[in-house]
Amino acid sequence: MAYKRSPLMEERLAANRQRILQAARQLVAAGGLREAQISAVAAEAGLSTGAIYRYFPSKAELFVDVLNEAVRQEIEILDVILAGPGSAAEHLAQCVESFVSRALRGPNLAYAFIAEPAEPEVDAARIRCRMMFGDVFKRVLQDGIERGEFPPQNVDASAACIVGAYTEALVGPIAPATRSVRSQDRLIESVRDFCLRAVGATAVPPAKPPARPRRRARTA
Amino acid sequence: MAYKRSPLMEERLAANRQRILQAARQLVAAGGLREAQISAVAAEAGLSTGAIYRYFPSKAELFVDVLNEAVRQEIEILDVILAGPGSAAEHLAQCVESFVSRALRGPNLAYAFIAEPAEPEVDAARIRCRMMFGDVFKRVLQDGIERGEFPPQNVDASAACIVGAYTEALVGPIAPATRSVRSQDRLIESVRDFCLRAVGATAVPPAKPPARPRRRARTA
Amino acid sequence: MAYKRSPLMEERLAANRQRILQAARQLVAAGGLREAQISAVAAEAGLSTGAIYRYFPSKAELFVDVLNEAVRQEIEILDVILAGPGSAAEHLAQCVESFVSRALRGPNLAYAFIAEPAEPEVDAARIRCRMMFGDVFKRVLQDGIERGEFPPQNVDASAACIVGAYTEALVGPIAPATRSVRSQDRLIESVRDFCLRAVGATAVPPAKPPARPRRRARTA
Amino acid sequence: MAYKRSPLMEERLAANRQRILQAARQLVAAGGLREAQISAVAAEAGLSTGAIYRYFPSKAELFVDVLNEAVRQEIEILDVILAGPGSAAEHLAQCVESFVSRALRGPNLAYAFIAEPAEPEVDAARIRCRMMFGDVFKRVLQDGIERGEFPPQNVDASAACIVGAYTEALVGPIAPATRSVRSQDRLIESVRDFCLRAVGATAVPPAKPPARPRRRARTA
DNA sequence: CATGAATGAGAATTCATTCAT
DNA sequence: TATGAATGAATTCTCATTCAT
Repeated sequence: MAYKRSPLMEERLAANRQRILQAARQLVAAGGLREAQISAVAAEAGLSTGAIYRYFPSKAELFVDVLNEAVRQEIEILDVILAGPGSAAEHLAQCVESFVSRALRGPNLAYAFIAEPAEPEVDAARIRCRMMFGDVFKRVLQDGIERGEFPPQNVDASAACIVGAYTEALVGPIAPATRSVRSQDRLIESVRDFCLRAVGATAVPPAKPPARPRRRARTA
Repeated sequence: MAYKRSPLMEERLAANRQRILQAARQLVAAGGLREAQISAVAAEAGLSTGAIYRYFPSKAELFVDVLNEAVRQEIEILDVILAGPGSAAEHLAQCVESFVSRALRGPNLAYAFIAEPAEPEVDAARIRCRMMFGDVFKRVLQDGIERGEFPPQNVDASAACIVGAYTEALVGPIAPATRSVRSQDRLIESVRDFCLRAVGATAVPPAKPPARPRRRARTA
Repeated sequence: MAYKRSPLMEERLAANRQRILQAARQLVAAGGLREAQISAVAAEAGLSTGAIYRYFPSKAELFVDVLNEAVRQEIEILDVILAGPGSAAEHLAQCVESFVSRALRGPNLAYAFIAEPAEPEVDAARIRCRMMFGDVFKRVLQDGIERGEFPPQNVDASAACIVGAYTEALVGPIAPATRSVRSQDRLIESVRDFCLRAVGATAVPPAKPPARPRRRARTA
Repeated sequence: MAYKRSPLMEERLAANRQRILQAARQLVAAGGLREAQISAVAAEAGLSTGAIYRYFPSKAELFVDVLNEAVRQEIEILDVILAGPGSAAEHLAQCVESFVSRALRGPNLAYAFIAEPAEPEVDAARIRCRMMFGDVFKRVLQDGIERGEFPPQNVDASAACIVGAYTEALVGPIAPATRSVRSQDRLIESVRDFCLRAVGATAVPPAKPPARPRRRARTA
């Protein structure tokens, strides 16, 4: 009597959900949370407003999910870096570079989610996310201190500082204008070095030489 | 029908304007921009909503002024520090300490104005303000580099990083919980040292001689 | 600095409040709670929707007030009757007659408030109101029993039955069609006598002879 | 392409229809019409929302049918009583007792359908149903008057009063709280006697000798 | 000039009904 | 035929701004 939900439909639903998340993300990136009303998200996703509520119980929860999704991806990448070879300083450098170069590609989104407030629920989620970023750096720092690469220090504070430093410098509103890829690269280097010095890295690792041309398409 | 504006009235108007700015500031500090509706500001200032519009043409402009006012005071203090005696490193340390200890006294205001978005106009003003903060640190850095205290570096980037680092660590949402004055002091020190290391200060200036009568932390 | 609210304005506000209550009452009378949206009430009252919220915090509270107001008036009248001279049976008869003749003048309102459900808050208020009606009759019954006019009985049950009986018969949907004043009078008498017999009144008081022409204007 | 409708299918369709009616009834009983959205009914019936519309053209018509069905059953039972042996007073007493004891088992349904409004169509149906109840009592009254058991009276009015009295007292919101079966029994007796006195029954029939196999109250 | 009541354009959310699969 | 995802009109409530007094 009860039809099994067909794999086709399953796919459509998942696709719709992604479309909604994507639409919300784009709108936030374009104009901040302020511009991302449910009706706008729906229009952007090619659905009706009512449909949104089939996928997300409220506006707040939708944006919490958008945020979590974005951060999850970011954290995953950082985790891969930490799991890879290299000294703590190299890990730190790579993390900063990675995060920042991604942020520069879609600046407003990163900023909006790092700095923009909204419903209390979204705000709470944002705090959790920033903590997650902080935790990644805390691990790098602890690792570096154990290895003797970094001097002893308050790792909580340093981790927060690192997150603050690079978000402010690179995606925050006072980020020095960086029109060319070239100047972006230099900015990234400067920030990376700032962070390395800040944690007391004894030897700053050389900039990865073949850093730039690697941009691979998102959809394999 | 046409009143000549007496000096007495002039004074009253100025006083009202200050009361409004002060009320707006308090409300933001207490609950963020979200809680600072015009009617609430008016009530707090002991005026009517209509009166607000006699002093400020719109909500946005009011909060732009609130922000500018707050930042102006802050910048003044930093300017005094820079004009005073001491090495660049000492200046830097004092600036960070000063800003942060003030921020810790009224956390939400500092955070709201550093990170909270609003109308585009307010946002623009916030960016200008952060730039002003950045400029102060830029001057310290340039000074330090000229004096040979700091190594050459991208002063724009470093200045932004410093602002980002301490705001994130001290007034941002991931600021490690600091219940006691003691732990706040230690946090400030950690951040200050982070910044000093980051700019390559060769000799970290000694911690300000024991300012407070050693109240022991609860957790040994 | 703070203007005193002028008596004129005070009056206007009170008038507006009454207009809103009146508008809500009319709409309910005309089409039930279903038809009484805030926007319709506002239009009927000659105000904007926003204005309603200056007088009532929510739709539910507005209708609770409408209900309470209507019931308060009714109860007041019943209280006057009880305080007046006469036997318990006469009191009972007068109460039923009074309530019913009023209800017949604005039928739907009475019914809507007796029988129509709405937000839980309004529902709760309605229950309280029905209890208030029941309490009036309970007092009559207790009085009559003490005086030996009525036989001992479950006064709670009887009071509820009386309220139910006359509301059903006179303002409920199965109220026998009563087009003429004449047939209305007969209906009232029938119901009154039903109630009197039901409580065991030994002598049914004679129908008040000069009952009809008495309709006095509400505003003295 | 065109299926011949097999008897088996026919049966299934009828079963589904009953399931829907039953589900709707349960939901109304549990939470009033307010809680009985089409989707909830569908879920309760184990069907899809769309399926509902294959059996009922609209929500209103569904609930009209639910109501009619419920009332039809009730009326049938009353008809059986009237066809049985006994005086008019005994018939009246049994009718009240029967209706009420059933209503007490599923209180909200009875109340919802007696007093709760909805779409105009449902409302119209409810009025018709109440009239049907009224008609049953009218017959009892006429019978009693003919037999000389009851005094002459306005049977329309009395019938309406009876329905109103017992619904209000027993399933209405001001029904005195009746936790135990014992107190329920006493309430039923009180209401029954009220009705008998009200129609002028000369001799109140003795309480039906212990009719029910004394299911003991849960709370001793 | 001060007041604060009034405005009204939104914004979020609900749910009966439809229709492609 | 059954499904349940999608629709979108309808409704409540908010708040910056205006303007009669």
